[in-house]
Parts: sequence; structure tokens; C-alpha cells
Amino acid sequence: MKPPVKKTPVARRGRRDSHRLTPHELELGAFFVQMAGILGVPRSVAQIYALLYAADVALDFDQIQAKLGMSKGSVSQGLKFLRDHEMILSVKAKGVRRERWEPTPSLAASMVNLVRRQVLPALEQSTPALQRVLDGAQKAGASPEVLERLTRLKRWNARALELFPLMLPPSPGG
Amino acid sequence: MKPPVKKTPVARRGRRDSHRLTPHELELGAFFVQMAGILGVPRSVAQIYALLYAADVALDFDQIQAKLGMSKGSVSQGLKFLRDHEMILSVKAKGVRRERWEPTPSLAASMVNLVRRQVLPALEQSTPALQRVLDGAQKAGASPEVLERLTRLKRWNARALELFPLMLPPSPGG
DNA sequence: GCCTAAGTTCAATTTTTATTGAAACATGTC
DNA sequence: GACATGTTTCAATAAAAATTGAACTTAGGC
Repeated sequence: MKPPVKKTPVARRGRRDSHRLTPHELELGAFFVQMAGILGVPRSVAQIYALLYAADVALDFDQIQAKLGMSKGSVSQGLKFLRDHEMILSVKAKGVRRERWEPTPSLAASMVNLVRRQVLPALEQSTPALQRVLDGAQKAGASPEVLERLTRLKRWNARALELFPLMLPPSPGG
Repeated sequence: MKPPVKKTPVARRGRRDSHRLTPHELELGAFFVQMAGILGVPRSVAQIYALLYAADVALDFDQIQAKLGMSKGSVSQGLKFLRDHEMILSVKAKGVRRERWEPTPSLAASMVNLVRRQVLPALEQSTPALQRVLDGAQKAGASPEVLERLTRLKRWNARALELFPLMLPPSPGG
């Protein structure tokens, strides 16, 4: 399993980025990276978010790439992820083609969204699966103890499924 | 980032295990593996837990290894993890050396514990870090907007830190 | 106190996940 | 509608995480 505290990937960090970032940008980056790790979000995405979070003005693609020293591919995918999860907004000035990005007002909402999108589908998929497991166990003559356990699990799943959507109203996107 | 739905690792599954498991053991395994994935717990640990969860009687080391077709190392580490997180208990009959394992009564408590142990240390570490970030931003003359964001983040962190321990009373182990 | 069964450790390996970068694609401009 | 700029895609590669297995440790029986 993941080590409790992630060691800094020295090779990559030393290779190019980080000297373009101020100490507090770096420290904020580390904070978001750690939180992202818990939520299963890749490092590069967290770094982009942190950068935008600490920026006085909205930043464009090339500025992000330059500041973080990451590839176009990563920046593109990272921005896509953040957009899809409604964690950033593009600010367009007219006559300017380039998009510029800034964080959405509510970080909390974004995080709840993130969790929900991971958990809800899993719970939905599980409902019929757990029913099948319970049926199978009954037919196979499982002990009352096991049947009890499985029944509790199924109930728990159902409860979670009805509680979860209440955490926040569904996002515009679905 | 992780693909939304994990494809079954055909090679490994086909190689040895699974034909020792009943269909409902397999399906329950899949369920726990999926949940574990969200929580950042490795597959092998989830499989062990699922096996014990669906078992009529407590199982020993060798039975687990045989049923799941995994290495001694994985079984040992998996059991250690589950023990450390108070998700399983050993049932000892006297005169018998071998330990036998069964799930603890409360799965819900176990899961909360699991989350707490990931999140709490991160939050604690973050408190001073965020303060430093905020100070740095102030000294560097950041815009009021950014200072506002960072202040909110710090408050949010502090709130999470005081709310979290209330989710469940602390476990005996710490 | 020695022997053996039971379990742990950890370096090597495999598997999974993230990142890169070059080619393809889009979109606005003239 | 050709061009240039900005962005995405995706196969190849690098990095991180999980798993294995053989050497090592520990605990109990004698």
C-alpha cells in the first residue's frame, strides 16, 4: 500500500521545475498534492490547481506549463480533469483566443463532487451485486451469522446510496 | 488518473486463484476490492477481508493463502494491515498454535478508522504549512483576493481538524 | 536449550498508474 | 479556404505501488 508519507520524487523535481515557484507556491502545492493523494487524484492535477489557487490573475496554458515545467499533455489533461470536475473556470476576454483559468469559488463543493463521482457509481453497481451474493449464500446454506453480515452490508449500501446525493445538490453537468 | 472502472487483471486471475472460490465469494470480493480502491487499500487486502467476511468459520493463514492463491508475503502483510486497522480479530483455541481470523463486528467503524488515519495526519501537518503560506503571501504583497482564498482554506482546514475526531470515538490503539 | 512449525521481512519483480511529446485536430484570423 | 496558433490525443516511457518468495525471526513443544 502507499507509504504513509510520500517521499519527494527528487529526480523529477530537480530536473526542471520548482525554481520558478515561490516558496509559498511550493508549500501550497505540497498541501494540495497531499490531499489529492488521498482522493486518488494525480500529482500534476493538484499542482495545476494549487498554482491557479495562489495566482493573483487567471493563467493561460503556456504560463502553467512554464511555471510547473510539465508537458503539454499533462497540462491539457490536468485542465480537462479540473474542468470536468468544475474546479476551474475559464475567463475569456473578447478578441483573445487563449483561454485563461482561475479556480471556481467553492473548493468545498468541488471536493464533494470529486468524492461523489468516485463513490456513487460504485454504490449503484453494488446494490444488485450484493443482492446476488446474499441469494447465493442463502442457496448455498450459509450460516445465520454470515447471512446476517451480508444483510447488514446490503442495508448499509442502500443507506449510503440514499444519503449520498443529499451531501450537495447535483451539479449542472449531471 | 485511475480509469473509472478497473479492468480485471486477467493474466493473474486466470493463473491460479478464483476457481477455488464460489461465485458469491468472487462477487463479494469484487465489491470489497472496488471499495478498497476508493480508499486506497490494495486489492489483496480487500480480497482477504472479503474471504473472511463470507466465511462461516474463522480461517487460518494457510487456508487464506490456498483459497486466494496469493503469496505468504501478501497474506502476512494483508493480515497485518487488517489487524492494525482493527478490521479482523484472532480467535484462539487453546493448545492450538495457529491463529484463526474473523472480521470484527463493525465494518462501518473500521472504515471510518481507515479514513481517519489517512486524513487526520494530513490535516495536522497542513495547519502550520497553511499559516506559513498565508504569511508568505502577505509579505509578498499578494492580492486581497488570494489572501481571502488562503484564509478560507486555512479556516476550512481548522474546522475539518476539529470535526473529524468526532466522527467516532478514538480507537483503543491510539 | 534445541528443533520445528508459524509468521515476518524485504529486495527483486510484476503490475498499474502517471507523464511525456510528437502528430493530429480545432478554431479563430486574414 | 489557407494559415497559424492553441489544444487534444495517444502510443511510448517513466514512476509508483503491489506482489512475490526465499531468507530470516519468533514462539512453543519437547
